[in-house]
Amino acid sequence: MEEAPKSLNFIEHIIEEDLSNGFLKKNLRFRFPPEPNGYLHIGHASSISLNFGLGLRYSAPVNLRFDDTNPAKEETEYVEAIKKDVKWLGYKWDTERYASDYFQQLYDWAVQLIKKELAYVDSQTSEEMAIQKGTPTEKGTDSPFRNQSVADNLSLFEKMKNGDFKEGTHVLRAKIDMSSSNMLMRDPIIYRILHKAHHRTNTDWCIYPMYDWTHGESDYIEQVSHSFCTLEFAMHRELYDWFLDQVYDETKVRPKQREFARRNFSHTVVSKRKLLKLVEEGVVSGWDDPRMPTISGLRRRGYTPESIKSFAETIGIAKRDNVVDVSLLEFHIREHLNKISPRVMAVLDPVKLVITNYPEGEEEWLDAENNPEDESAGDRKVPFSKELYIEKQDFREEANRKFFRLKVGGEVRLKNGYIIKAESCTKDSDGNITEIQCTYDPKSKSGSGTEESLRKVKGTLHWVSIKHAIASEVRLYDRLFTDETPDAHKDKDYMEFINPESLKVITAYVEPSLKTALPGDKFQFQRLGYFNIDVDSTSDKLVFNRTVTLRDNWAKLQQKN
RNA sequence: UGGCCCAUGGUGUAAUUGGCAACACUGCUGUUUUUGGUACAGCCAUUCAAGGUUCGAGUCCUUGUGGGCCAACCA
Repeated sequence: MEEAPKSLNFIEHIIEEDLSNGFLKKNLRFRFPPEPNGYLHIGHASSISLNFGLGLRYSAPVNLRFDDTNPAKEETEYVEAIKKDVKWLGYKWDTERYASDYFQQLYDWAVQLIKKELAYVDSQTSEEMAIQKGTPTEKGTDSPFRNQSVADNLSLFEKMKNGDFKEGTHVLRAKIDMSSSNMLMRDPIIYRILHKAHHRTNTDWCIYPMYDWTHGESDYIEQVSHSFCTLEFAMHRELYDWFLDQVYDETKVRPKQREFARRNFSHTVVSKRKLLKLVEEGVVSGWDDPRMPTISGLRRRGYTPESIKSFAETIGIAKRDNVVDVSLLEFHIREHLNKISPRVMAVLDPVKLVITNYPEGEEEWLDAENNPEDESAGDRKVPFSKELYIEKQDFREEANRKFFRLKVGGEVRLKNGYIIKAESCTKDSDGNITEIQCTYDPKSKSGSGTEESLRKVKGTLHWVSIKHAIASEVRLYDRLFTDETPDAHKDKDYMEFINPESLKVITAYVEPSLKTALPGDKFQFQRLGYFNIDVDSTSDKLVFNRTVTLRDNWAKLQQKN
């Protein structure tokens, strides 16, 4: 067997090129740098899988670094949630770091910058500074504080640090170039005053470093070789390099920032700000609501780490704008769940079916295969009796021959059971079918090997025995937004596209083998879809989440007509 | 009106770096099937446009066109 050479994405090409230009493989180091201001979402899964995947590919360490420079938004709850999600995905970080670990070093370097006349304290209002900053097409003008003496700058910065000033009264800025075509180079702010307690450093600091000053220097401190971020940071690269130049020591690894396009997904939003709004306004029950595109939401919905990782690998990494269709994610979860989930029978929308020639009071336990895709999954027993539930949709009083299900005068096999024939049905005053009367062929029992049992009938239905079934809560989810790109409309807010039917709660009847199922357990409800037990489930009341439906050619056919 | 980035099927990515446009998803046709599932087979593009370099261009150059990003004491 020849090994097909795996194609590389542009990031991997960059690394391969660095390696062939003499960069030492042992110096490779990556990082995943979330800000703990929200939960990780499916878009982060790409970044996680990129960075940790690179670590695996090159046997290089990957740090988990929290970018915690803004105490106003960041919380320990998010740190814990992020760690849990990364672990759940199956990745191991080399060391757990925090940008806040470097506050002292960052401060010392800032003092150096002032001494080298590369930074100054600006005491104007943010409005004044905004005006001086110019616009993308007009150059900025110098701040009146730009040439303040080193001594004054030093003393003011010291006072900022000591908490002598109110928020917003002073900032430390880098002295670069107010006429640069890159707005970020127009004397960017390095430090601002914030009298807020930080989740790790508490009230030790009254000044906090800005992202640009922090990120590259943190990469440098950790000796990260390649620092990957999303495209909107491309313009920051010039500043990243400028800051690095001020502290760089030739004997060390110089981190390199490169940018890739963030992944967008159809029928949802992936912006922590927008997701937070859904949580705060109660549109969903929390960050882990199964409709949320967060890792924790997907986990609760029934997605597996394997499916998320194979999905991330399939969609890849590139630089162009994109909207990944959710059907691709759904393919990966179906693919995995098809292999691992036990099949069970459950009826979501029941109608009573009576087998008139089946002995009253009799019951038998039939053999049922747990998973046709996995022989080692074994068998189980399911109870059969005279009165059953089947899906309303599986019966029609009359239908054409395209309808492979039950109709009066027609035959169908009950999965793992007998071939039955519908004789009649009864209806209520509104014409709704309330009961179906059938006869069964006692010799047609599945697996019995009789001639009758080998007969081919076109349809096979799932069912549950009414007497044995467990009434359970089932939560049916649909996409959270009705629009393919809810946040891409200039004239409409994404909140206007919320799908009012994204959650439907019903009572369903499941086979008794499910009695002992535990939260997180995954099943295929035959002919319906994949479901998993929700954390709300108790021993008294089972609660299932529908992860995803099975592919359904019949439904497609129906839609066309 | 300045700067930076991007452009390959309906969608997302490839193309041994200049050598027959490939993979997956979706959709559509069939086959198999005690899940209208799964599995299997087949179908769906002259790579944004126009020039140029070259024996040869998705790939290099030029000019357009279209899209994204940049004026938070956010990251």
